[in-house]
Amino acid sequence: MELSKNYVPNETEARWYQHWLSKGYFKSTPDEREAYTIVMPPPNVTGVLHMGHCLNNTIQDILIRRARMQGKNACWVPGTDHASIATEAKVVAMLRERGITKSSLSRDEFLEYAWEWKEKYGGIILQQLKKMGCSLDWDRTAFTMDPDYYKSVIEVFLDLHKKGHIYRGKRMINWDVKAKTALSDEEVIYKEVQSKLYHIKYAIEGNNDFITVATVRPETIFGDTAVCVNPLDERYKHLHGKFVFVPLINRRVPIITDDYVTLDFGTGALKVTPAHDINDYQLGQKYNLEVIDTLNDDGTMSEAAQFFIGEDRLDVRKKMEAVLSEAGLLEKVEAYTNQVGFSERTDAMVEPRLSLQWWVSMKEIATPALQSVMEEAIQFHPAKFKNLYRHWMENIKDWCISRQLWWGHRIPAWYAPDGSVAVAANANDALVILQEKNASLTLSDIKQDEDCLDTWFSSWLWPFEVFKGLSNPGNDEIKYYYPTQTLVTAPEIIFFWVARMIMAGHEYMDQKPFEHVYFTGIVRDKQGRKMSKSLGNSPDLLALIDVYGADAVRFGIMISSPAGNDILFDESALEQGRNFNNKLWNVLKLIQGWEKRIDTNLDAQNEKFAMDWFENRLSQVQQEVDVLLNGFKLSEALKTNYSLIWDDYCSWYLEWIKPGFEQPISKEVYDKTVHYLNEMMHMLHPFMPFITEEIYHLISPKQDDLCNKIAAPVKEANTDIVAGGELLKQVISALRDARNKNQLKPKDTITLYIQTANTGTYKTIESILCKQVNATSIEYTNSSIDNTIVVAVEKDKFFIGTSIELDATALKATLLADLAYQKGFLESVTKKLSNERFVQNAKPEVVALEQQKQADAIARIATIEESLQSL
RNA sequence: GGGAGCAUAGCUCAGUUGGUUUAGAGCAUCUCGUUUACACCGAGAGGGUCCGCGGUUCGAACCCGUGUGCUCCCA
Repeated sequence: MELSKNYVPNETEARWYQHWLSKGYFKSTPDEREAYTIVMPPPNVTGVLHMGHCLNNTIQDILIRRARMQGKNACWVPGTDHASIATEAKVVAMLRERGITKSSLSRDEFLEYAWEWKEKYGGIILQQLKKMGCSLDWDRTAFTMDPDYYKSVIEVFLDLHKKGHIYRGKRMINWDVKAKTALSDEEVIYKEVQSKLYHIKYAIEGNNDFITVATVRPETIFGDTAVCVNPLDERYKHLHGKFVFVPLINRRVPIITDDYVTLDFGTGALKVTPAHDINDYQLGQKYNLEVIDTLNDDGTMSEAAQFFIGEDRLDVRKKMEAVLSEAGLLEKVEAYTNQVGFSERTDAMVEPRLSLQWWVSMKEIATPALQSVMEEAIQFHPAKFKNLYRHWMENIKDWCISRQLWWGHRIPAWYAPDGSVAVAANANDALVILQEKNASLTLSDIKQDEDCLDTWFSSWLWPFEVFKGLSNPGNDEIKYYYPTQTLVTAPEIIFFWVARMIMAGHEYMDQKPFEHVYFTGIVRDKQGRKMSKSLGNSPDLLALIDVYGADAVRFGIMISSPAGNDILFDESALEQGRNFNNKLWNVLKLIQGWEKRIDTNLDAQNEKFAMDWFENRLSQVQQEVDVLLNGFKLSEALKTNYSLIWDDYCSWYLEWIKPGFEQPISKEVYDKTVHYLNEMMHMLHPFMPFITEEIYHLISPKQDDLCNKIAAPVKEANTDIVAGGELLKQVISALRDARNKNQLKPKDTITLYIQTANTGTYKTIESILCKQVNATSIEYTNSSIDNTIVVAVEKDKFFIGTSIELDATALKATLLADLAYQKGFLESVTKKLSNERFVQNAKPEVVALEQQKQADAIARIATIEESLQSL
């Protein structure tokens, strides 16, 4: 078959993925083999594949494919997260386009639209993963709102409530005025903002004086219920115990003292608005101040504000400047830079707000989760994230789990008209509880909580509930697959998700959820900016796959992404991947071209050295790669593979065994060469599954597939043989360099004379050496040869005889530079060795090594000097 | 303000318990080359005060202290 000039990935990739699927290679059922399980971090149903997913899933696929090739029962579970806030926002937007407002719909009507949306768009991202070659067990595709999963989430709520870990409390929360929901602290992003600091005068009761208060949020003064100063502040001592009037509304409020107030910020006097600031709220609690909520849930001013009712608080902020100024109550306005919270989802400026929310108290359930990581029952890669984890877990705060949304798991709590609440699995059970207090209640009297649970309150069950570990306790699958082996995720969700999964695992399975956590970096653009839709710096992944092929994209993203380090995405890495594909393709073409020239009678004497060397080098690299992969050093393992194939195999081995133009090749050499290629495709397969499978099949007829082929045990490498090959490389490079420097053209032939104590070594590699440095003959000599180019490698000397006229200056310069280096080196070694304390204190083998270095350097210097003289 | 981390070649990073040459790789750069697998290529080369300053040690890129700069997380 005639192969195309360059590798064309698209058709090949689609074909192989279908083939693997049809063979059922990705399916897993419990059996007697060791399980290797990964649960995919479920992407949002709203998601489309981006670089972060690409990195994350490539890593998982590498791990799972490797496990499969090690003969383990590999199970990689796909799925999606209902992502309550993000999805609800999308559905609301979709409805708006159709001219429907959410408020015009009933809860059930809205959810119907939401499910419709989910069915239509929810699976897109999973389809895209197929393009990347991800070997997921598609039959297991899970969703955080599947019926059983839903049930389990509710059950966990009931259970935690029963154990006293869930409570309902009025707390200051972050309020998203656009989404009209509470946000957890983690969903708030603090940004530096240019604000104004308004100095506002409050009239003091009983005289005509004022006290000036500084604030960046003048619209909140309608909620003021005190002014606070530091008790030590001399400026205000005369005002202790007095009252002031809040501007415009003239509410009479006390001046209180607390050392929370800093003396040197603003005017030293703080307006206290318990309803709209977390610190003020705490002051309010301490001094029993009235709480006046002046905001509606959409961020407009409420009736309690008395002024500007129904207007947005940010518009009011602007208007306040004029109104206060007109009233003569604005002393001055300063420019001021401060940190302000914004909603991660809607980018709305977050308002601190008092609200009744459901909470999980974390201290108790966090304890075993902290322990399992600290004692390395769960290993973090890289381990540096342990510290971060510990710090967070030791200072853990309660978790606000209610969200004012409809799309999600509805909170299983029912309220009686008098406000009393019952937590129960359903309305009937709730009624029974509520009737204890009021026997006359009926089902129509009680109402279920309108709110949903935080998305993470369902995804923390993911590692076991995808196997129905909670909805069907003790089933065969959960026993077989749990705990899972490796979780691959981004460090930014270590608290949102990783920590909570560990807690849930211990709480409900009595076991850690996974053994290893591999933290990927964040994918950034070339300038180091995080990829985001608003910056428009996130490339279209599917387009990249179209251009470069999935293998090249996988290569590109993996080659420079050590665990836990951010990766700066640069398309040139994909080019490197594509070039690598093409290199592999051309190896195939080269070897295939030899097939019809196989000669079964030809011996392999000249190629024996090359074959021995490569065989051992291959074993050595196989071992190295194993070690690297076991340590989760995926990027380095890929580099090692790359260099084995490109440098050792292509640049050296193939050149050494390559038959001359239209010359035959011995069967033994051909077979070995094919065998090595098969082995290397096997090793590379987890990283670049498509092209390796393709080449594996094209290089020789096969019954099996690489995808589920179990790797043979790695042989021990003979390091002496490997070192022999390295010496040969070194000699060839040195001779080529000398040729280059003396302007010998590649076509110019040379005669080579070797002065060495080990003639035997060189005899075995004569034919390779001739081929590689274009020498017509090799002779051995005991002394220098005149009119030649002299090259020294280790203790051996090489003389290049040529008919071309030589210019010795370049060569001389090289030798002099080498001489200077060696002399400097010798000096440093000698200095070390002449230090008595070194000889006394250092380990004997270290001293011996230094002595060896010294001897080598002296010998080498002698060789160079001799060479210089003969010039 | 509290915490975690990072700083090594132009760029991205390796560098294991301190001693395998006076620090390595890939990409980029430069020189030479179109020899029948591959120019998406080959052969070769140059390039570093291991952030600064102290200390420990016979010996420090590595350990300790300190300064500077950057990143992330939390308030």
